[in-house]
Amino acid sequence: MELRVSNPDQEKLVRKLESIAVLSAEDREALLGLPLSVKGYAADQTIVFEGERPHQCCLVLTGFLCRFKDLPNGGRQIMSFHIPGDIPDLQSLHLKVMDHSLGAVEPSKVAFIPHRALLDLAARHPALAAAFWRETLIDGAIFREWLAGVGRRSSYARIAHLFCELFIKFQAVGLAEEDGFRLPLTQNEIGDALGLSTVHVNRVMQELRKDGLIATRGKFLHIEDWAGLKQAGEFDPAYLHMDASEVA
Amino acid sequence: MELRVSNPDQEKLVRKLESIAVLSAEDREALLGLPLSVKGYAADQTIVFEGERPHQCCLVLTGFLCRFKDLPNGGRQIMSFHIPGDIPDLQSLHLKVMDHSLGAVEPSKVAFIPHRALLDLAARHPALAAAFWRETLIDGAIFREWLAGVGRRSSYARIAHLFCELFIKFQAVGLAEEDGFRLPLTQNEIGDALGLSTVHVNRVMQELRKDGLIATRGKFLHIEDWAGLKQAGEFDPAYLHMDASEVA
DNA sequence: CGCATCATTGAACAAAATCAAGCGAGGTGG
DNA sequence: CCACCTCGCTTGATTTTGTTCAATGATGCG
Repeated sequence: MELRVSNPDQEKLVRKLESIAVLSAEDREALLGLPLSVKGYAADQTIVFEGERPHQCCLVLTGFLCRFKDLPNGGRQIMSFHIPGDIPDLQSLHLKVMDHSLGAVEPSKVAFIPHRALLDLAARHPALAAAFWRETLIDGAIFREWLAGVGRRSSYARIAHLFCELFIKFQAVGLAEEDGFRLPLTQNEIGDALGLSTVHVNRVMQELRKDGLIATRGKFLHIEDWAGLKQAGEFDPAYLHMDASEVA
Repeated sequence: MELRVSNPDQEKLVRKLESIAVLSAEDREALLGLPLSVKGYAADQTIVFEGERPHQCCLVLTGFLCRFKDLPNGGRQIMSFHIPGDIPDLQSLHLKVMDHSLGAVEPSKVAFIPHRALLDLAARHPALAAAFWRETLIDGAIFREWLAGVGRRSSYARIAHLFCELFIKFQAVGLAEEDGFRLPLTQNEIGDALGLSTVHVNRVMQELRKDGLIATRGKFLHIEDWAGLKQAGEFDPAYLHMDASEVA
């Protein structure tokens, strides 16, 4: 949490919010004026702990984060994944105590923005306030979709669905190839996100490969049959609310 | 959707928001000026359908609502329950297309508030804007908790947890007795909320009874051992963020 | 090279779904 | 008032899905 960064990092935030809402030139300007302090994290390092009362929000610059809860019975539930441009703990602006933790899945760079600065900004720029709110609402929409998946979808559909979602999200920020993307997750982490055991994730992924829907080369996930994968995952991207103009 | 109601209904909203945030006299005044149009619904009737683009929000006056998704495979996932004072579709203010449906679990009375009126109010009263935002964030926190439950808790713990949550929420609006509350859910609906089959819900509830944690008399759920039930459900109410002063 | 992490495999086990009937209380119409 | 019907609860038997345990490969990295 040291140096004061400027251009390329803030722009990530601008691009993200523009993918979600319509911003004016002044809005953009104001965003670029936000004070960021950058910090790096190693894989598996926890950034914000459940129970804490943060005074700042995290903007993901590079890497891959997740939100999770550790449960009394020893299990762990991953509730969301976050890619560059996301602000995973925006909710801490109005929910003072963290009800979950935030951690790095792979080595990541994160920029911290003081709550004060964000609240100021929101007060001065209603469009940005709305965009932030909307961001947290989309968050909620994704939780709902995950809940439906974990509650009512087969493990096969669940895993297919997750791959569809990640593909779309990586595409949106230009981090996907034409035919796939780098999947920075272990099978164990996939299980923790979908409520499955590692062993079962392994077996279902083998099925997905056998069925010609995906292929893996190291950490790279090839989508071999996009239509088939979407169908297998019952995937309809509506819940991502990615159309910024939808707001109108 | 006819008559223009005044006092007792608006006050429900005031009370709810005050349980979540600190309001000034002007804020309260403004809330009481909101235009409401009231409508009744029968049990199992859907109020807002997935895919719709509502221009109003629902304020629950009496009864019990739930949000749910019907899945392609025939299943259904209930994502949340809502009691008098709640605004279950507040997210529609900024997410124009419903990604789920809203329905009445039992006969219910609902007041509709035009989006325009709410957005106006929020623009004029920053504290109310914050309170609304916070309301949707708590919503999200509950989704996360449910996700953890469905993903990683035993069916026994899940059911116990749900009963704990409902007890607390009913208590908060004065709809609970000292030793329990009227549970307006069928075992089938409990299953749809927790990702379990009706049969299994039935068997686990028998266990909860056998273990002396609960008892049922008709629709009334007696809490026989509150400490035990909380422990069985791994229930920690922190995720409900019910302390309005927490915001400070 | 050697260790650590992750992927994979097989076998045994457990949890929960499914299928298929009964049962019982509350409400309705004759 | 009572037969009847419906909806929700309960039960038992069976099957499916997924977990757990315990190794064994594979891969990458210092």
